[in-house]
Amino acid sequence: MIKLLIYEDNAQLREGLTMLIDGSEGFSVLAAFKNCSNVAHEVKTFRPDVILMDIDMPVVNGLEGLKRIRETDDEVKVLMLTVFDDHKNIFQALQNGANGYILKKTPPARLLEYIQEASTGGAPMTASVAAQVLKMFSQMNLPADKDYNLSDREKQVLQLLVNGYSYKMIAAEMFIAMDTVRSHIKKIYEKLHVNSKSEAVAKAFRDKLV
Amino acid sequence: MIKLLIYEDNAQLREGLTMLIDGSEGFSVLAAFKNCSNVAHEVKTFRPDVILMDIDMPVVNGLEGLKRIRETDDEVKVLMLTVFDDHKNIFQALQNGANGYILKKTPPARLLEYIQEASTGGAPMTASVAAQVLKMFSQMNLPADKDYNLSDREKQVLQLLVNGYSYKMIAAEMFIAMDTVRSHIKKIYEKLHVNSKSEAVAKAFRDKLV
DNA sequence: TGGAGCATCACATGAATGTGTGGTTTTTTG
DNA sequence: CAAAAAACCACACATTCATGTGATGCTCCA
Repeated sequence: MIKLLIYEDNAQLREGLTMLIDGSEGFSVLAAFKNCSNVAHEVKTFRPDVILMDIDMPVVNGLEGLKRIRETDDEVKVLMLTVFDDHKNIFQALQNGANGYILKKTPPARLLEYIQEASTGGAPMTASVAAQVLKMFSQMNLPADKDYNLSDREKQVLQLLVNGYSYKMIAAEMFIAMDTVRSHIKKIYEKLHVNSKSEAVAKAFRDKLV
Repeated sequence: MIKLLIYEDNAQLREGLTMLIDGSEGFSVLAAFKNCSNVAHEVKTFRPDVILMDIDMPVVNGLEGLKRIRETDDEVKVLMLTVFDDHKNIFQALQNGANGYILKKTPPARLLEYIQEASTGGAPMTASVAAQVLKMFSQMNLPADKDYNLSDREKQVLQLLVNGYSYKMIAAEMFIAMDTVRSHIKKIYEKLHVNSKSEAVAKAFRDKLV
């Protein structure tokens, strides 16, 4: 028996969901609320397995509600159930530990499957949402593994530079003369097409050389 | 009619998959290969809708194959089909633009659904994989929004510093004297607990201040 | 075997940078 | 309003840094 809490501001939909789910074999809706203003306490009281969470609610919205839940509870499965499927909301929700993200247009039978899936540790997502998630992944922090042909020694020097070492400290660290450090750095500047420490450091970060 | 290519080194499984899929209504397997050594050319020749891609293959594995495909083709849907469901492989695959990631233990009927889903722009994932993806999201490298109480002006200076500007250039850019730039930078160093340009730049990147 | 690349070191110079100390004016805020 | 914070400016000094020139020894490889 999967125990649920529902957060949804629209009274009609809230009733509808409760009816549907509570009337289905193996599901039990413990309670349904119209916003998250008291979510932390409610979760603690009812100890549900899964929470259906709308995003667009007055007073305290679903994303904030999710945060409040996750402050004390990493176990309960939170399923975002919303009309929005824009980047920003999806990202925020997943970032904050949502276990799934499905759209309200989901047909009832499918919804029950999704709840089931969430309760068993899955991550149900509407296809369009899943596609966006993958897209975010492929676009995100692109390694952009550029190759500047830095020699091993040059890489070491750059690494230390990035760590805030002075030439003198680098020399000490690498057991070489400061002048040698200088010539390495000169080489590095040439290869990265920069001409100052800070530019080199910035480039190292941007191109994920470090 | 969904046209497929299959890459799978195990001959038995390759045959099995081909049989299953090609024998199903609405699916057509154009060809099946035992590694990716010629994947770019094959994709260009057969122009499939969906590619089933094993990861663990000799010579050229599936991840490398995926990369090669994506170098020239962003349209074809690539479905990773593998026994591995570890972080590293999943991450790499999604990073490189896979459209789905499903395990070989997936029952045949489900597999056909997944292929269907991929072809229509979805992102089919085995539940365990989806769960890991979400976990990566919530654990991933966040703004980590530290607050160093930088004033607006200080933030501007830091930003320009990160872009490789010299004090002189910053002064010109901000219509202030170089000495003022200096005092701002001094303040910044204090607030970030650093004492050089490169450290400040590094910290700005690390803490996502820029 | 001889050039190409890498790593090492040296000396020199001017510009950039960090640090210290002093100040005025404007904006924010209790 | 008065105090605090922010923004602004100036002068001085030592250090760091970028840049140039030149040199030695090593390894790789064609």
